[in-house]
Amino acid sequence: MHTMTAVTPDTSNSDKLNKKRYYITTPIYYVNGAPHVGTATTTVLADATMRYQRLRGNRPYFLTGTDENARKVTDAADEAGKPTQTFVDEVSQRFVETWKLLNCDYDVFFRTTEERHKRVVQEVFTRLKASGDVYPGIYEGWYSVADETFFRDTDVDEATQTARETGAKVERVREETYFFRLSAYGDRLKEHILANPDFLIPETRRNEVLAFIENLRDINITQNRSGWGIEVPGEPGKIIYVWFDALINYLAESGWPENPNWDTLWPADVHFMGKEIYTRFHATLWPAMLMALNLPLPRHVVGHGWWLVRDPKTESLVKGSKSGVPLPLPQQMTALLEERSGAPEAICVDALRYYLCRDIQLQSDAEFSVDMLITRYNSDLANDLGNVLNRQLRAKYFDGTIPQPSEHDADLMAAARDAVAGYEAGLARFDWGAALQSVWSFVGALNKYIDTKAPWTLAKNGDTQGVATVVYQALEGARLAAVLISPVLPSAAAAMGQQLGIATLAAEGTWEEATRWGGLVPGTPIGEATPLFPRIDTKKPSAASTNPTPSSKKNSKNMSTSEQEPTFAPIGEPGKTTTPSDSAPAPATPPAPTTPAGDTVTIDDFAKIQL
RNA sequence: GCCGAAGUAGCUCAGCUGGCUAGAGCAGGCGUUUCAUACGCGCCGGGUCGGGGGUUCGAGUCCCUCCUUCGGCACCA
Repeated sequence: MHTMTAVTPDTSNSDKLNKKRYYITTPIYYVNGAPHVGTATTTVLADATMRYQRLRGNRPYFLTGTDENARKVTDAADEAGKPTQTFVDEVSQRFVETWKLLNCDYDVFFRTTEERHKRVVQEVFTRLKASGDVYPGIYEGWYSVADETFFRDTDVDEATQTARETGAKVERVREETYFFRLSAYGDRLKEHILANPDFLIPETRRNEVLAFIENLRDINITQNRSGWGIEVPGEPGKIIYVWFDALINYLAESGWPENPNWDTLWPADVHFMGKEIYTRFHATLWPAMLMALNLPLPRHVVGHGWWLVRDPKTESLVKGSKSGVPLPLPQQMTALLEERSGAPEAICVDALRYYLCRDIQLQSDAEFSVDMLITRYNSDLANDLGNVLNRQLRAKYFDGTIPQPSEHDADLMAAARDAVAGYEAGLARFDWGAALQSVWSFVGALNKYIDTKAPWTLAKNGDTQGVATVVYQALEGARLAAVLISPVLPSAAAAMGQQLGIATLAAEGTWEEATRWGGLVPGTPIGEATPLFPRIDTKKPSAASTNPTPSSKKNSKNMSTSEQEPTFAPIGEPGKTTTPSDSAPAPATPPAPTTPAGDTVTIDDFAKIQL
């Protein structure tokens, strides 16, 4: 479905091609702290894309993991007073827990401290050394431990011995190291980029890379030390530079080179990442390394922008950081939604996933705020999506069984076709914002359809056939919406399916069938109809409008919701790693129970949903 | 400094290769419905499309110039 102008298309072996997995990756994340909503965005985008490919029958394979060989990891471990391996295990576990909470269904959690990874990295090094792409030389210059980076003279302020860009302390080093012949690949890379317009996404990043590769220089890829990290084969005093090591994980997962079937996984179909590691690493160094190895390049490299947050002091938008205004943790956001809405955790997780996918921008940065999260929750999820289903299922003229329509509504079907087309077009560019917009314009059409047809009036007039037709169309529309949102809101979609009396919303590989009008089977009894997304009352005073961080609320909040989630592992103590003290005064809000008494039944019901 | 992108309604943004009275969502106002989660639907925007020049029968849409903002320039989702 995408332009398949791969450099070395292996179309000869169709048998093998059929077995090729649709390979999706996130970066392997630095183990420098618990993942925040920015990191979560990358993983959720990848997870949603994986689920979409699964729906389409493309056998996805989803990799995420952690990058653990950096030298500063040992420093952080020392500071924490722990053995490095223990420290790394613990931090890595934070990622595992967060992805579990966020319902990210990866196939492998890759850790660069695994033996199999080290072997492949050394194999790559050995091969490139033999081919001359890796060669020994003398490096003299500045190195920053904090940044894991070598700097040029012009990048360093010699007076203070700090890197201009980062302000980090640098030290003068002169050593015999190995270089990678990056400079040799600029032209070929440029050719490939120009020949494959959708290789680098979005456009702005593509332009950046084209400018960047005009003047490539060879890079130093080893350090003279020993200990933590991957050794240069046969040279115990040298460690392979962490970025050179890390990127190889994507390939190592395939089992290359020993596994004869490595090409059922490689090349990757799409690498997702934030923009900061896009140009230098994923769009330049990594493709160059692959070219040097004579291996095919990934089909798509997709970068997204950053979340910016409002600095309460200056009122300006700043990028989240540990020192300044922190980006919230996903756990804080879902806890906040749980408390404000009374919805079960899985539904709040979906709501967060929705916000992240809906509002992140690929080509630029975007603002992250609790207000916008709540607006998305109320307007899009509660008022539009949740209500359009609920208003039919609970209608007095509806008897609880999918009715038999006498005809299908051509206009509504056309709107459905448009929605699917817009959705597919958006996702061909990995643009979830556009895809979701397309779904919501269809939800709008559904609401309008119901109002126009006014089945309640038909019911009063005794037109049972008319009622049956309208209700069927409305519910069928809700079914289609559920299918389309399922990659982003898997739990909510499953709940919608359950309410519609459907066992499985869409079997794998039946995309055409799942999106065809008329999927609901007349005569099927529906499940229990309860509001999916209980509305958040924004009139009630909130703890802090801009700064969320309800870490301390976790204790005081209604115990019922936190105890009914056997599906997820405990999320630890999210409040611990950040400093939510910035502006948030005590959450002087009325205690949790935001919903009328009757709703507890609802909540319990949702907790039973199998995810 | 160099390179790139962007400046369109209160907010977030669509507007592709120039062409009907400049659009959407959110927020706000008014009206209305009652099937529904005080939800839905309808109506309401005197916006100099950053400023100034130019090309054209016609320009957010192309060219020049100026201003502002943001990003990349080998650390960070």
